[in-house]
Amino acid sequence: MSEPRTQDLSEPPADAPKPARGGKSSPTIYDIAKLAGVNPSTVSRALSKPGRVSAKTQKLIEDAAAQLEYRVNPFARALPTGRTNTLALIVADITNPTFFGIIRGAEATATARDYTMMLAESAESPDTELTAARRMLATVDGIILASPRMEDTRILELAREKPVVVINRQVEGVPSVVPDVNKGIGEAVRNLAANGHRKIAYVAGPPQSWMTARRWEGVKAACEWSHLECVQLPSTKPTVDGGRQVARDVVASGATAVMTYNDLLAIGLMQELQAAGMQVPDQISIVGFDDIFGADFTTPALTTIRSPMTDCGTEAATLLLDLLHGGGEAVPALQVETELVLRGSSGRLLAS
Amino acid sequence: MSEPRTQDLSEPPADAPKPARGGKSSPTIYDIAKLAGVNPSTVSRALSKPGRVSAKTQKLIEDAAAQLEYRVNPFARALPTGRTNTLALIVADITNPTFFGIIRGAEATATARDYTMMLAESAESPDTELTAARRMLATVDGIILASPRMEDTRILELAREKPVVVINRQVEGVPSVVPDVNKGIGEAVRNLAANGHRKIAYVAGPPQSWMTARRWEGVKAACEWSHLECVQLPSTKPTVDGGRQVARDVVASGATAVMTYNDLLAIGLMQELQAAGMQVPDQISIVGFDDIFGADFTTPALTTIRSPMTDCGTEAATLLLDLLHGGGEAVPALQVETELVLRGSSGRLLAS
DNA sequence: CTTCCTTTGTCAACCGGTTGCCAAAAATTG
DNA sequence: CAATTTTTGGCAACCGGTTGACAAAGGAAG
Repeated sequence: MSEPRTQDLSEPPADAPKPARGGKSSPTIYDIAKLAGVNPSTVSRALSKPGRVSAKTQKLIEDAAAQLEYRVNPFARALPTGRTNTLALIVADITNPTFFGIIRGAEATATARDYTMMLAESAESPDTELTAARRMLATVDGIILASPRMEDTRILELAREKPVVVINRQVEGVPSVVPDVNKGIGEAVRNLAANGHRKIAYVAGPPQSWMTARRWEGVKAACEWSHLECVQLPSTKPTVDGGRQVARDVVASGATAVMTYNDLLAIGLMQELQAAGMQVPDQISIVGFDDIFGADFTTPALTTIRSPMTDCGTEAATLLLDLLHGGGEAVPALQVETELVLRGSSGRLLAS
Repeated sequence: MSEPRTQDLSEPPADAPKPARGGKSSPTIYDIAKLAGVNPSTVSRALSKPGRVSAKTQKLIEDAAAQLEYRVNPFARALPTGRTNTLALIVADITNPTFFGIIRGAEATATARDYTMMLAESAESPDTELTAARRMLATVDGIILASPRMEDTRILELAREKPVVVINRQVEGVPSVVPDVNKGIGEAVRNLAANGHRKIAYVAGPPQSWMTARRWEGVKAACEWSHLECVQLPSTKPTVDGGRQVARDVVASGATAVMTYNDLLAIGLMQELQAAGMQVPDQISIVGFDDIFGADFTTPALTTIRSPMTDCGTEAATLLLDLLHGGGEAVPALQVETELVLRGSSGRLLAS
């Protein structure tokens, strides 16, 4: 009785006729109660409601729990309470480096506060996204949507069932974390103006991306302020390949500097322009967006406007967790700062 | 009674005094049973045990379920059965592109077979890894460990509780999926030999990585076969930065071609060598490993040995799901093929 | 030493499915 | 048409926690 440890390792297969579970079935609060000589409900309180039981009983129960290597059964807990200590994060594209920081930031925050994070991706499809969200809805306490592609209405539907925080988008009535693009864009445009550029092209992202509109607005405003001409060019898709395809339009536009919706577009664009014999940045300057992993692999390394994605992930998770614990009620819209990361792909325009 | 739909939408908030749940509480099998005029257990059978109830009753129940927009409560199901329809994937580093393919492949497979995937990362720490694994153990049906850093013993402990599949490593008695490096390495070494190289350096990865040893063995064997000299160089860490740091040793080694444990090392190495004024590939050829995202961003683009990581993820998930459904018992060790991806960073050695 | 107020532990119901056992109903067979 | 086998549906116990209501025990105040 006092030393059941080594025996336990061999007994269960013998005395439990149908273990059913993968291995040996784990101890329950009933086992602890028996060992500590108290009622199961007291055990439950000792382990989840701090201060509800006397210090003496508390210790008794904790020791028993430790001895049995007890771990709560999350399902048994979730069933009556609905609490799962799990968060869902849905990103538009797992392979898009933009999201790495978000994933990491959110994961770290969740783990630090004793939550587990479930990750799903929508592969850029609004339908897949909604399906994934619906599927996870039942098993998590809250959801973070990073750059969601679904309609506002759908997001609001989800938000009615469980707390939702969106990143890179703003939806009326839903808490959000969004990079404030203006600072970074302002720095970039001023820099380009100072380097002699007079016309800037902005290569847009997918129309359903909320962020591409914000960035274009930012570019337009900054250009007006600096008395620069600017023009928006559509892209087929926000990838390296999409960047290659838009190169022809960029040249045709007559702009000497390009800002793109994201770094992937910028990298593809640069590859294509260089392949066509153009010098970057001597003939054309390129500025990307996001400062993704790999942005400095290129030659020249990519100048880009960094959005602190890790912070976005951290902030979003914090926001969500605070909401779950009855914190801030005010449907906040957090902003994080962007900044220009000056590398080799932008610079002084040389007369050609 | 026959048209409770529109009423139901407004009633619950009214007649349920304590919704407790985030929104309105969802319908249960009891609601379905009432609506269909059968016993709850019959509903349960109709929805999970195909063929156990008559076609007529089945339809009755399915219609009622559809009408109520019923969705099973995963916790209620998991509690008695232990089944969760959830898989855990633990990777060493979320930001390391090597794992993107694994994540995506595993996620897609899981989703296709109606499982949800939970993702965790260990940040390269054996302890964090074990903690994460233990935490998820209770809530998932099985675990995929991608490039695990923990000891064999620990992996075996986990495997005793729930089915485990490892990627990029082999552990006695645990099913695994591992790229067969020899084909790709053979192609690479033959190509280097044909281009006039006589001495090859291999930049190793972290000592606790099972894979770095396999790759070195492969390089050594292929070099012997092609009568090339080869030497192994340690690195501080398997990142771009680690690659930069090892550049000096590479030059000192006198090798004219370098193969690295992974692409990140190769990219860092190339950056540093180019910064020091060396021509790639004219003076030194560089071959990476994995063909990660961004491997073609560099100038010249990186020659590398591609491991089909997406396949690894797919295979691992398939293996695990088959195990869970009582499939293959034989503790398989799957191999996936590697291949040389010839780009610009390797080529003919020019006399200097 | 009462009386009253806290603190602490127990009882029992409940969360929402699953499943073994049994009996009623239906189908098959003689 | 009765006897037997197979289907099919119902009953009730159970999974492992949580929690409201309540009573016993302990402490403070008078």
